[in-house]
Amino acid sequence: MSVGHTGDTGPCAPDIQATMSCEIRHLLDRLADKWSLLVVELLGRDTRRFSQLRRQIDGISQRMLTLTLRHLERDGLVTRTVYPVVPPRVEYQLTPLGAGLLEAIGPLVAWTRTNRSAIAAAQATYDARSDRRASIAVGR
Amino acid sequence: MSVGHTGDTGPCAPDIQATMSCEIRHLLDRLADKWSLLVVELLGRDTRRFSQLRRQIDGISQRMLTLTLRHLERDGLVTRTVYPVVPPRVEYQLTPLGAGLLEAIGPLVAWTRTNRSAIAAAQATYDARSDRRASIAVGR
DNA sequence: CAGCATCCTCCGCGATACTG
DNA sequence: CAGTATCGCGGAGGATGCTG
Repeated sequence: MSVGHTGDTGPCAPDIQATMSCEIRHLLDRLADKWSLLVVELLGRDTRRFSQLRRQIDGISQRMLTLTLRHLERDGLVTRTVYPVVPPRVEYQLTPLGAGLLEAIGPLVAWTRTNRSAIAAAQATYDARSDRRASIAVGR
Repeated sequence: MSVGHTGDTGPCAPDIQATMSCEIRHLLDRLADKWSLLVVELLGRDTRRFSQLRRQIDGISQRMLTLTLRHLERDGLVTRTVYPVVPPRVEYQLTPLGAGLLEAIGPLVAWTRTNRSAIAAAQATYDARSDRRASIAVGR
């Protein structure tokens, strides 16, 4: 019955201090799952069929692809078009709303790209320190 | 021992088609959890102590705040400064890297803000359709 | 082909108790 | 104050099997 998706943070309080946190919560409700962004990005290139998406998103199960698409459709980010042919053909495409989201993500992806090595370096440093402390803790 | 965090997607394949997906995976590794963004946003305003963060982030447990901060520290987004006083005083602050991330998130937050009503409307429409179909399925 | 239903597993995370 | 250690549950999500 329905998809059973209740994960909707309520409306944001008018409290100015809390507003930003609330926006972020809404944001996360939408795209903090494993697959939504991947789907949006692929559909941003062009319209795709169910099985195309399934093949192009490495590791996604059929179940999760369905759920993700339903979620995106419900949020108005994606449209689902069923062609009454046999075998069935269903195409998904980004709405203008979805396209806007994709644009808004651009800077974030760019940031990730340009800073990945810096992050990796930071991790290496941190882990080296941890290992050292662990070794000491063990008495060596 | 250590934090035990293994969730690091490996380096991205040089395959041009797969690159974008890979970037997104890295992105999600970093901030697709419940709390990281909230912490980053608060630290973006200014330096804060552990218990300040705990109080200002509604619903976070002590354990999760610790884990989140360790994660952010490891990624080089946050610095942790311990003042050798009693009672202990530990301050967290955003690094330039973290500040860059916060900036990159700006457009996304803006998008959420301006489109929340559109999304809510889409959800209402979708749910209305679903309910109707559910009613029919029950035979009414 | 494009799903929905069911079962089952794993682990994220909250609750609680203890420490420097 | 700012943590660490341990236990336990709930739900996200993978595997599998059936349908129009």
